Amino acid sequence: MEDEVDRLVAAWRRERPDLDVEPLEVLSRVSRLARHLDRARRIAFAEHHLEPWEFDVLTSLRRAGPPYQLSPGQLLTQTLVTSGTMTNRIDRLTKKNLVERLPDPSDRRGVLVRLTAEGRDKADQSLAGLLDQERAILGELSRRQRGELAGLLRQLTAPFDNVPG
Amino acid sequence: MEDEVDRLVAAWRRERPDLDVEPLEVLSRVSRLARHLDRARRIAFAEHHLEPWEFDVLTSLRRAGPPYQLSPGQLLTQTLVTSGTMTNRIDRLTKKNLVERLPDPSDRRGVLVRLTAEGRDKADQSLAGLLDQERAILGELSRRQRGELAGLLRQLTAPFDNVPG
DNA sequence: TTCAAGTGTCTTGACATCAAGATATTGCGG
DNA sequence: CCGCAATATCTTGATGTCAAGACACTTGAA
Repeated sequence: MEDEVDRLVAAWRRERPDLDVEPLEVLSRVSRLARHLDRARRIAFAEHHLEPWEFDVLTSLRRAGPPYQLSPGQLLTQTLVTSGTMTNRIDRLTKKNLVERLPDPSDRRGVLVRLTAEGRDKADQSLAGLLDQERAILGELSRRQRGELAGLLRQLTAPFDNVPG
Repeated sequence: MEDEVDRLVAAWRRERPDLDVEPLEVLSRVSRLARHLDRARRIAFAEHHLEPWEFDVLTSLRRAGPPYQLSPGQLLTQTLVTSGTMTNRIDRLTKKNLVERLPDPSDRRGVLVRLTAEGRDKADQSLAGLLDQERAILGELSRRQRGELAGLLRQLTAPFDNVPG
């Protein structure tokens, strides 16, 4: 089955036959698939009155385990947003009583963000829904193919995840 | 080499051993890699004083071939944004003299967006830069692995690209 | 002990995006 | 040929994001 990237690559080969556009076969697909996934997640979460960004923060805290707290800095590396964005997210989640801010006892510059009971419930409910949706999308692939895909993607993400920046 | 998704999956298996989180091995990596790519593209394009969204629109028109024009609707399916966003993008690119709007001769509701000479130059220059960057990122993989990865991703994107929505 | 560099978080201001609906035009069924 | 649903684009208003820098605290070297 052909996809939009096949058409895009064919167009470039016609218009710019001097360039090697093979990298687009992988990386344009990654970017486009991520946009499709965002849309699908937005629709799925709407049933729980949850935005994708709320899900990202709540589940980061949830999987940290009891007492369900992380510093804003730890949340940054998990969610890949900037510090200003995270401050804003924590403010809004605090207003909705899904998280609370506590002073960090070991560093007076710092803060800890802790999940409330209500926030924990939301995280648990929405995670199950997300996994169902993702399983449906991955139905296209065999178990073996999913494993191969995960391994190839890991090789690309690891360099980003294992440097300071 | 371990990545952030390995840690994320391990955390879920500890906290929610009742759930099958295997789908995250693929789809969380896709989402996170796309965010890393966005950041890297933003930095690379800054040298050309170009934003990623400008690149997306200009190159869509460039690869359409002479006379380098598409309808806003065609640009929507290529860039995966909403119609309001595209109107705004075209407005801003018009102010910068990179595109121009023309009435569609065959449908009076419609408009055609055409690349200016300056816009075409920008598209050509920045595409070469992007491909260099992407080749560096893909250096992790052999040619054979890149082909496998592209094929697996196509199976996931094709259903999204071949339905009306 | 002191101070300079580093770190962690928040503030600010500009801007890009989305959802929903308004407006204009087309083209099909009757 | 008429009327109405479908189509194509734009407008509006709310909101989320980013980059840059401010501020407070910590750390390490002399």
